[in-house]
Amino acid sequence: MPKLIDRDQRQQEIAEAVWRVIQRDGVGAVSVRDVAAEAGLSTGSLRHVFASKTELLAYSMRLVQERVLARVEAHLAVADPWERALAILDEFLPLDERRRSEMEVNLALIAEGPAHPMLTEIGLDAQRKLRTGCTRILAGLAREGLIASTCDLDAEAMRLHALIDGAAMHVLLGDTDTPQTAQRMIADHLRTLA
Amino acid sequence: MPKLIDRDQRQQEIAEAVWRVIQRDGVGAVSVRDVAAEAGLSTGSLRHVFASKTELLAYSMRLVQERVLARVEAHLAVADPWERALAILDEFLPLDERRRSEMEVNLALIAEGPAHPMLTEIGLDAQRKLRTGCTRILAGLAREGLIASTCDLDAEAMRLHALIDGAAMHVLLGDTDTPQTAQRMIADHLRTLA
DNA sequence: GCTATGCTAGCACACTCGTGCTAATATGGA
DNA sequence: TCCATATTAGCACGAGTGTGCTAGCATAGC
Repeated sequence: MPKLIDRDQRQQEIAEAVWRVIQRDGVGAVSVRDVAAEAGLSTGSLRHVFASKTELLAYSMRLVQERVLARVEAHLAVADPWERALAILDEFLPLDERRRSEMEVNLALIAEGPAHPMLTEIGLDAQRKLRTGCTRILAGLAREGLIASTCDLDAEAMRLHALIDGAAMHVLLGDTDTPQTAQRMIADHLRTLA
Repeated sequence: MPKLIDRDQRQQEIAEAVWRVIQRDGVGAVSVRDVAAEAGLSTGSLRHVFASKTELLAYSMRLVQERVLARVEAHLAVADPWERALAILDEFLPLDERRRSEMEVNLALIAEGPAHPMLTEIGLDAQRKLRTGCTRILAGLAREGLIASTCDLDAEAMRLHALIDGAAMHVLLGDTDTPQTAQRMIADHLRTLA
C-alpha cells in the first residue's frame, strides 16, 4: 500500500482554507483553484478528497456547525443554570474572532443556497437545532424557577431565537452594535422573563 | 434629437429583472447577460443605462429600500398609534410575495458585499435607518402612554430591531416559522412593553 | 527489490463572465 | 427633407470557472 493520508484531517484543513477565502474575498470568490492554493494543494489533490464544489462547500458548512456544537456541549457541564444558559447562547454571538468568522461563513453559505440547494438543507438543520436548543434552555430555566413558569415556552423560544440571530447579524454587518451590547441585550432579555 | 427613453423607468425595469433573477437562481447567478435577457434587452442597451455590474446591483438594492420606505411613509397617516406602529413594522416582515421577494433580494445583496463593497454601504445605511425607525416608533408609543415610559428606549429599539430582522430571516429561510407567527410575535413583544 | 496503488500534479475542454468597442438604427428638431 | 445623436445590437477579448482525465510519484506490503 502506498502513502495514506488522514482523510478527516485533510478535509478539515481544506474546509478551513474555504473559511479563509470566504472571509477574505467573499463567498462569490470561492473557486476550487483558490481554495486548493490556500490549502497548499493542487486542484487534483483537492478533488481527490472533495469530488465536487458542492461537496466542498457542504462539508465546510457542516464543520462550522460541528465546532459550535462541540463547544456548546462543553458548556453543559457548567453547574449554575443561569451561567450555563448564557454560556451556551454566547456561542451564537460573534464575541471573538473565531465565532465571528464562523458566523460570517455560515451566513455566506446560506446565501449561496440557491446555487447549491444542499447548503439550504444544512442551514435549515442548524436553524432547527438552535430552535430546540432555545426551547430546552428556557425549559431548564423554568424548571429551576429562574424564569416565570407561566410563559409560553414555544413562543418564548421563537422570540429568543429571533433575538439571537438578529443581534448576531447586526453585529456582523453593522457598526451600530458591538458584541458586548448584543451579549448584554440577550442577558437582559432573559432577565425580563423572570 | 433621436428617440429618448424614460431613464428612470428603464432603470426600474432592469432592477426588477435583477430581482427576478436573484429570486429564481440566486445572487451568484446574476450576470449582466442574464439580467439583460430577463429585461428583454441586449447587454449593450443595458450597459447604456448601467455602466458596470456594481452600478446595476447598487441601484437594484437601493430601489428595494426606496419602495419599502415609500410604503412606510404611507402608514404614517394611520391615526391609531398602535395600529400605525404595527403597520410600519409589518413592512419589514415577509408577509406577502412582494415583501418576501424584497427581503430575499436585500439579504442576497448584503451577502454579496465583499465582492461589491458599495452594497455593504447601502445595506448599512438601511440598517441604521431601521434602527432609528424602531427608536421613533417606541418613543411614539411611550409618548401616548401605550408602553412603559420607564424603559430604556435605545436598548428596547435594539431589541425590537434584532427581533424584526431575526424573525424575518427565519421566515425566509426556514420552515419552522410562518409570516403569521412572526407577525404575532412582534405584536406580543410590543404588548410586553406596556 | 518489486509491485500495486493511494496520492499528486496539472493540462484540456467547454463554458460563462464583465467590459470595450463598433456599426446600424430610428427619431426629434431645423 | 435631412442631419445629429440617443439608442440598440452584438461581436471580441482576456480571464476565470468546474470538472474530466492522464501521467507520474512515492510508499506499504510482499
